[in-house]
Amino acid sequence: MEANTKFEPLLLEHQLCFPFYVISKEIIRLYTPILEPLGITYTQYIVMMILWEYGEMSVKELGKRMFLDSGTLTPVIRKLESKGYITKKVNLDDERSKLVHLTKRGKDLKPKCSRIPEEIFSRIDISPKEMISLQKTLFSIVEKWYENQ
Amino acid sequence: MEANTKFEPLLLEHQLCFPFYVISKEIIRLYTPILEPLGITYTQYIVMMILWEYGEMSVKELGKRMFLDSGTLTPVIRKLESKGYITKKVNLDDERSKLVHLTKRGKDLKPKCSRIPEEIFSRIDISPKEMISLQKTLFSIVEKWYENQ
DNA sequence: TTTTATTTGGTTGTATACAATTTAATTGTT
DNA sequence: AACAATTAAATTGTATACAACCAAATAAAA
Repeated sequence: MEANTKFEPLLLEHQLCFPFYVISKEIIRLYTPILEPLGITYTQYIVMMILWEYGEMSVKELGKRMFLDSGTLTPVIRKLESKGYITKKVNLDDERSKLVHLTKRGKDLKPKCSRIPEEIFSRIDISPKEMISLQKTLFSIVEKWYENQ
Repeated sequence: MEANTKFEPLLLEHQLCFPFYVISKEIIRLYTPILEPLGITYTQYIVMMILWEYGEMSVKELGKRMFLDSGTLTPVIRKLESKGYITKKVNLDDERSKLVHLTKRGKDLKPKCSRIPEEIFSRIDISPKEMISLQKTLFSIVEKWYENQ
């Protein structure tokens, strides 16, 4: 009765990363049609969210917050620039660094996004209790990585 | 004392998707150097894992399990084919469908991967208790989506 | 049994991700 | 000050993702 019940580590259902991968992908897919009328993608939306909070930030610092390198960020920033939401200026204190900051159009985008979080939340079908526990666990994982960066 | 404490839904720290996005990306980045000696990527590894469990599967069914469409899977399968791990044959019962199945080389890859899950687990720094609760929550989310697919 | 609708996998175009390399600016050392 | 090491962005090359579309095969309806 127990000879065949050996734990199989290579079964998909025993992976922890796989549900992260699926959930991340599928939630981003939920965002797509909601962000489409604003002309931005999920990654671009995160950049905007950080700039709404901090006003302006270097590409380096943006990369640290988003866990992305310049290879990803440079084209994302270029796109937001071409859409008129942000501009880039050289940091006069250190000319290697470039500061990304919001245009008026970029600031005006924020109120148009105010309903998005609740719309996304409403489509993830878990109990409030689980949601709070989940958020806590996820943040503690990300926090540790952020410190080690 | 409470006038400025209004909940700001557009703060990055209040997003639920963002930690999913970061954790998914960072765990996949952990896999990269571990899978590199085997010549496969994370997505290709998941395909192999499904085939180790089920032996053979149509592209359609593989897509359902991985939440991916043919636009993503076709090139991934082509790469695993070119590496000699899998082959593709037309399903004689339904010639629209194509079955992906393992070669000997593909089957032989499995034992070489046996230590990977524990290696990844060991790098995610959460308590066993949290891990179990997390896995349960994540699977219930994915399960609901899987049913609605 | 035609005709129509649906399904399956492939293709195309756009947008990330990321490793590795490059360039220019800045810091550290001597 | 002069040179080496480091750092910030950008660039290049590879690999996903995914929406939109296409062709061929199958199923459903008339």
